[in-house]
Formats: sequence, C-alpha cells, structure tokens
Amino acid sequence: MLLFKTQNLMVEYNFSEVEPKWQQYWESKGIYKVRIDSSKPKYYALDMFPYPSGAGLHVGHPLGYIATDILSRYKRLKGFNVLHPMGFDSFGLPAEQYAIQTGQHPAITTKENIDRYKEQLKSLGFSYDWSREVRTSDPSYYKWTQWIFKQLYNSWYNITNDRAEPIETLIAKFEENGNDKVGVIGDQKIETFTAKEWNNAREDQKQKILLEYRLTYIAETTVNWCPALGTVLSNDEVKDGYSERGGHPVIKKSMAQWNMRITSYAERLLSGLDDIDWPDAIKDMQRNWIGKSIGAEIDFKFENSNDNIRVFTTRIDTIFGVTFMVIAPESNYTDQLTTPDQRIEVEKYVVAAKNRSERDRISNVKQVSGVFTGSYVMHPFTDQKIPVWIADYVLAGYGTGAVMAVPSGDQRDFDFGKKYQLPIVQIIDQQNITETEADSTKNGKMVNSSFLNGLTPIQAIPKGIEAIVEKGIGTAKVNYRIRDAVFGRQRYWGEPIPVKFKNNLPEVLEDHELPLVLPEVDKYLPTEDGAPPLGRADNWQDTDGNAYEMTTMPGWAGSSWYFFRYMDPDNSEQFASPEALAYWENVDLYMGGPEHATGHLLYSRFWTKFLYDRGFIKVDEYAKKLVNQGMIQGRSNFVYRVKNENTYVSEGLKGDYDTYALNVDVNIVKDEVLDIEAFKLFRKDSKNAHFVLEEGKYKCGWEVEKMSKSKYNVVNPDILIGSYGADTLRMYEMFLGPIEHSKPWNTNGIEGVYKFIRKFWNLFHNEGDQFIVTDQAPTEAELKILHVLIKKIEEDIEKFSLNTSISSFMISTNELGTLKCNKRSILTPFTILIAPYAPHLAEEIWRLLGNSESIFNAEFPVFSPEYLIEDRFEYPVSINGKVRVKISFSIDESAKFIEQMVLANPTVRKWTDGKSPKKVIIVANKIINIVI
RNA sequence: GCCAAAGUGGCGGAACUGGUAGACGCGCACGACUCAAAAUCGUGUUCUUUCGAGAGUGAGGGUUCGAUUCCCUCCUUUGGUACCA
Repeated sequence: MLLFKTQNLMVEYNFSEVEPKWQQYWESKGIYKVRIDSSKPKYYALDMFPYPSGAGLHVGHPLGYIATDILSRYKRLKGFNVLHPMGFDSFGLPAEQYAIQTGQHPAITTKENIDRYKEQLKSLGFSYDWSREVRTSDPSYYKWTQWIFKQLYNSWYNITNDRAEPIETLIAKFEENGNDKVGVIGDQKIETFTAKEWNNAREDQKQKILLEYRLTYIAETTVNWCPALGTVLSNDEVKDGYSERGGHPVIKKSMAQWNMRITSYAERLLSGLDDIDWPDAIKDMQRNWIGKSIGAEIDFKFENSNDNIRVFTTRIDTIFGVTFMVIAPESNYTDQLTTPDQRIEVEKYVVAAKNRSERDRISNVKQVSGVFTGSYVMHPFTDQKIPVWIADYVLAGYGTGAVMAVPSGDQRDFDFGKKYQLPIVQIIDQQNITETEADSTKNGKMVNSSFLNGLTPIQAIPKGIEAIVEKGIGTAKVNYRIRDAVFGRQRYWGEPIPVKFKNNLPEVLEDHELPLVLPEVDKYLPTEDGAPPLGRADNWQDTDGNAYEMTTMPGWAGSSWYFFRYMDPDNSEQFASPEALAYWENVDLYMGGPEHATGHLLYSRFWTKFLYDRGFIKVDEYAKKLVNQGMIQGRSNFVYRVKNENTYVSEGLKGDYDTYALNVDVNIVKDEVLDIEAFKLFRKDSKNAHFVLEEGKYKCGWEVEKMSKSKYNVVNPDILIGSYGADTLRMYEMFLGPIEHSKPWNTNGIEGVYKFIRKFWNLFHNEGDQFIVTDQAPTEAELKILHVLIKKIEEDIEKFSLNTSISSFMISTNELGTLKCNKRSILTPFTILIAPYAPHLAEEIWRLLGNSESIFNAEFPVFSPEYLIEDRFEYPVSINGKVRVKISFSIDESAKFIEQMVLANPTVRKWTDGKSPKKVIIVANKIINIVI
C-alpha cells in the first residue's frame, strides 16, 4: 500500500495518540464553546454547511474548512471572540431517491450520514462549537424556515419606500386610494381598481388581488419540469436543459406554483454587490444573472383598433430601422393579432414551439423560425404599416414578450428578416451590413431616421426617449433578466409549506401551528393521480378539514438563513434573539465553492435583505467577505493492458504494444509507480498477469478527471489521517497551493509535510526524545528568525495566503535546527504561531513547555521590527541587466561612494571591458545596474 | 459567441508597490548509515553548452536602465452564461 508507517518515527512524535487525546480534552473542557462577550470584538467565520451524502467526506471537502479553522484559531489568539459553527443542509434529493429505492425513511439515512460526517470532521481537529450545530431537516429548525416563509407571504414590496412592508400597509392603501399609485416590479399585469371597488369586493376577490403583491405567492407560471425527478426546478438548478442533480432532461410546462418574488429585490441585489468583499467572479455571475438592461418601452398601435402593443428596447436610436415586429408564441397578443386566414398556420407553429424542449431550442440557436400573424401595427413616427410575426426566439418571460425588429442592427432580427424576405434598412452611416451579418455597433451618425439624423447613436437614445415621452407613447425603462424563483417542489424530503387551502384560496398557518411537521407516507412517490408524495399522508389537513399544501420547499430554503440561526440555535421563541443578532451581526468570512454563485449565494442575500426590511435583523448583507475555495479534482492513474492478453505494459513502453488504458486505484500507486502485489489483489483476474517493466518498475500514466468511485481516484481523508495524522493532512492541504485555485488531488508530497512536523518536534527534543528546552537568552540571529516569521504569518493569514505560511514554517524550522536553537523564548512564540495550522502538535508541545491551560487561550506573539534592522546590504550588481557580482555596503552609504567602489571592482571592470558606462542606476537597498 | 480567471522546471507551487526568476516541498541522482532493504541524514538538481557563456516565466510586439509583474495583439486551459431585444 501507499501509506507505510515507519516504526522508528512513532517513538518520536506519536500523532495517533496525541491527536485523539487533545480532541477529547478540547471537547470535554468545552474549549470551543462561545458566548456573547461584549468585552471582546467578535469574529464570525463560516463554512458553507455540507449536504451529508452517503459517500462521506473526500479529501476535497476539508480544504475550505481547514482554511476557516486556521483563521478562527488565529483570530482567537489575536483576542477576538470567534463564532465558528458547523451544521448540515440535510433536506435534499439524494436521500429521497435512496428512500424511493429502498423504502428506508430519508430521516434515517440522513442521520447516519450526518453521524459519519461529524466523526470525520472531528478527526480533523476543527474548532467548531458543536453545541451550535443546526440541521435544516430538524423541525425545531424548519419551524423558523416556515416562519420566514410566512413573513414573506405577509409582506409586499413598496417601491416608493424601496423596501418590503407588512401586507397591512398595502391593504390600507387600497382602502384609501385603490391600487392606482401602487407600483410593482416584475411582469404581473394587475387590473387597476378604486378604493370603492376594493372596499366592495368579496374577501376571496381581495385575497386573489393580494396574491399579486405578496413576496411569496402562488401563480400559474411556466416552470422547468423534470419528469424523471417528478418535480419542478428553479432556473439555477437547470444546466443546458438538464437537471443539475442527476442530469435528467427538463421541459417547459405551465403549472400553478409557489414563487418567491426575488425580482422585487433585483436592483438592491445588484447595487449591494458594491459594498461586499466577494470575489469578482461571483459578483459578475450575479450581475449577469440579474441582467439589468436600461432602455425604453414604446407602444405600437394596432392597424385596425385603438389597442396597442408595448415593446422593450435598449436601442431606441434604431427606431427608424424597425421593419417588422416579433412576438413570443406564448404572448397574450397572439390570439388577438392572428387573422382568420393565418389562424391554422399560427396554431400549428405555437403548438410546435411549446413542445420544443429547452435542449432543442438551445442546440438550434442559429435556426430562426416563425410565422406571420396576418396583422400590422403602425410605426409611431412614420405611421408605416409594420407586419407582426410570431417567433420562438422571442421569450415570453422577458420584457413585454414582444420585440421591435431592427434587422440592420441585430443579428437575430437580421437572420429572421433574411429568411422571410423582410426589408432591411440602414440607419447609421458607418453601419457595415453584409450578406450574412448585421452591425450592432454604435459608431457613426444616424441616417434615414427623421429627427434623429446626424446624431450619434449615443446622442439619439435620450433624444428618442424624449420624443416618445412627449408623444405619450412610451417611457424610459429598466429591465431585469432575473425571474421570480419557483419555490415549490413535488417531493417529500423538504420543509412542508405552512399553508392550507380554504375555498381554493391559500392561507398561511398561525404561528402556534408551526412547525408543520413532515408527515409519514407509505411510499416516497407521487400519488396515483399525480399529486406530490405528501398527498399520500393520512389527514394532511387541519382540524377543520382544510387541506395542507402538498409541495415542499426547495433545497435552498433552509440554507438561505442558517447563518443567523447559528447565533442563537436553541431559541424556541425567535429565529434568533435580538441580542445575539446585534452582537454577531453578520459573517466576517464565508468560505465555500463558487458553484453556488447564482443559487444559494443569491437567494440568501435576498432573504437577508427581506429580514432587514422587516426589521428582524440589523444588516442587509449577511457575509462581508466571501472566499471561494477551488475545487479539488480527481487525478486518475492508468495501467496499460495488451489487447487479448493478461499482460500490462509500463507507461513508457506502451507505444511498442497494442494496449488499452484501465483506471487503477490511486491508493496503490505511489509517485506513479504501481504496487504490483496490491494490483494483483485489486484486479482478481490479474493474479497471474505478466508485467513489462521499465527500470524494474511499473510506471502508471495519469490524467485529471472528476473525482469518482468508478474512476478509482477517490482519496479518503480517514486513510491519510490514519497514516500521517490530522495536522499533517491540514498542513498538506494548505501547502498544495492558493486556496482559491482548483487543482487535482495528489497525495505525492505529503511526506514532506510529515517530515517537517517531525523536524519541528525535534527542535524541542534530543536524539533520545528527551525534552531539552532551555532558558538561555536568545541570540540576535534567533530573534530575527522568529520575528521574520511572526510578520510573515500575520501577513499571510490576513490575505489568505496559507500555502506560503507553510513554507515559512519550514524555512524557520530548518534555520533554527541549523542553529541548534532550543531556547524557550524563541520556541514558545513559535509554537503559538503554528497552533492554528497544527493544533494538536502545538497543544502537546505547549503542555510540555509547562503550561496548564490550552494554547488557544494564549496570545499571539507581537512582531517587533527592531529585530529585522540590518546595517549592511549585499547589492546584486548587474551589467546590462545581468547579475554578475554581489558587493556588500553599509545601508546608509552614499550613492557616489557606492558607484566608485562598484566601478573599481575587478569583476565589474572585466565586464565593462574598459568602456565607460553610459549610466549607473543605484536603487537603495535593492539593486545596482550598470549600462554600457 | 459573450463574461471572468489562469498559463513559470519532471510535478505542486514561490517572487511584496517593476529590481538577484524558480523560495518551500515532491520526484530524481549521488553519498553516509546498514550484511541488505526501508527509514533517516547530507550534497546536487530550469534547459542548452565548445564550460567562456547563452537561452528562459503560453506566443509575438511595446514601454523601461531593468518586465513573471505594466500596455497591445494572439493562442491554450478552466469556470460561468447562452436567442434577454
């Protein structure tokens, strides 16, 4: 096997005894339990909590956890009161899929998986306060997820005040003025009504109207339906027309669904990005997802009636290039605009377009298709007749679902115009329109554009808006790409939505009815008539016989607010107490993978802003700083088998044979050399195989692939901890490279860190493993080593450069080893410096140094610059940019003197070859460059 | 296509605001210890070389006394996004 244990090392530093000892000590003494302490500044370090899958942790998961643990311990040593919790995102599809196959309740599987995860996390020696653990599937937790749902239901977005408010303030407005002055963000078309109409309306009518305003609402919407999973999915859960989980095809379908009105927060979610320290990549992804575009809406009057159709455009400057109009197949105008003789053809097209799968639409982007409605609208400025077409490149969900087509300036309009022989009008003098391409650039001056002629497109845009406003046919308008998020799932293993139906109208449950606990069902499948699994539960209704909602919440519900629950996890009266919320405020460091950019990381910002608006919390962003840890990919090893023979050829010789590659377990390969005996056990049919070796070894090939069982490239942290200890694994994971880089996992090299830990131990011990620390006074050289290190470690941690800290520890250890330094005044601070990285080792040595309290109650050493001051500097002297010699000078030596001495130097004279230099550059305490 | 990030030895990577490229570690080679192996320790290790030196941070160009670092063009890889008017 790869991982040998060497007997004689065990005598020196016995991690397998030391690590569990301190883990138990820390736990029994509650060292990591934290309480509100206003005498200290707070620091909140958070990991994205995991979904506990059946496979357990692999070596990639802890990468981020180790980094936050180092930060937490460092901040603690620096005097902060550190909140560093962990929990589990324990609702989700895999447990439910497993339940469908085996009949086992997902709660059982989930608990088993959580136990396994906790055990693994504990063996890594993290400083989590486990008394604050949360599980999203625990009723005492999801009670509050349901409670937040309820608050959203009972709120609306007041545009005037730019914040969410209780629904009562909306009702008051209706009672006084009707809905005339109440604006909404989003696409819903709401009939206007007067106060009188409102006050005279029936209760059920009122409730229907209020649903148009509530921040969570039920509505008939086009959703992503995944037949294989039997549920709807939100946009971020669909990738390229397939479900993100499982990779099943997804189709568009119209369904009544619970939604979250995240669109109300589009602008604030966008502008809030400027105030948080998150990676630009994530910010950009969120910006693109929100997709703000600034433009105008214009009405085009119908040819034969006074109705009109509204379009959104970002290029109103091109208004005189409009030669046709295109509406989405799903558009409400389709019916109205279709003339009798076009009806058959239109209906055919609309049905075909609806049945086109998302996947099909994506893969045929270049192919435009459409059908003429038979109707015309009037150009608002020229009064020319403009034909209205239907095409599926226009999306019903964006803007108004209708486009003014400018074929000269838009490629899709151009393609469409070409295909159906519609006119193309140039509207900018420098426009370069070819046989196949439109020109969308804004260079040049407007032509063929009436009152816009002579202006640049940039000037024409405000001018155009001015004109439509004046005519009363349009306004400036901002559009967002982001859609409201579908919130219901036709699945079992999620939070029940706390709603019952009375007379077909939804009603949220009373606070005292929460939590609405997930009921038992006989099978985790839809009912015979297609209702979700909760439809199988007996008496899924309240005491008055009102049916409860049957869909459950999506995976992102519980994770959208968990960071607040950690602040006060056992509170049964509130989701967290005002005191806890005021003290801990928000997360100072949030670590996690970038794959959640447009899902979790956006939804949780939305909920945070909502809770802020409603006065439940004091912050409107929950994470000040976000760091993305890179993904750990798999690194597969291969052996090469000769076709039709039981023979394996070493990698370098495979070209001489006709072979095929086979994945081999990476755990039986070390530095690309195969352990042949282990291989014979690994592949039973190869027990008598023949091996063609090079230099007496069988060398394997390698490749980067996804980490997966089937590729035999999964490395389990338990095995590495067993062989090298948690401290070695922690340091090695950090040593691999910058935390935010993705990289394949490669265990080669872990021995270097292991050796380092032993070398560090040996600073305190002699060859007989006796503790030999002395109280001798340190030398200047030793103090310099220490203070260089203090400075470096502080700087590195503050900028998350944890890989370079490990190098610095190695360098300092090597230097102190060379000096045979075993002085307490140097080694004590050194031990504290290393404690965040190797907590078990540091705690052990701390006790050997005679301390009775945990090292994590110590103080971080203070850097003193005085030990780093030098009186001489050795200048590299370069001639024409090449370093040729080094000459040492006193640091305050004059440039003139240095120049004289340098030019007189024999090596320099040799290189200058008697010529007088053109220029001598002396950069103080940096470099000297002579130009000849 | 668009947006973002990244390209440095055999490998992971280092190099602060432009100033000795390759720190630290792995691997490899040689040596010590050993009957031997493992482990450990020591030395060396960018490439080419006529041993003088020359080349070199994805490619090409530019700014500079000096560029991995700044600017321009291009290539490759990874992540995101996909008819958004």
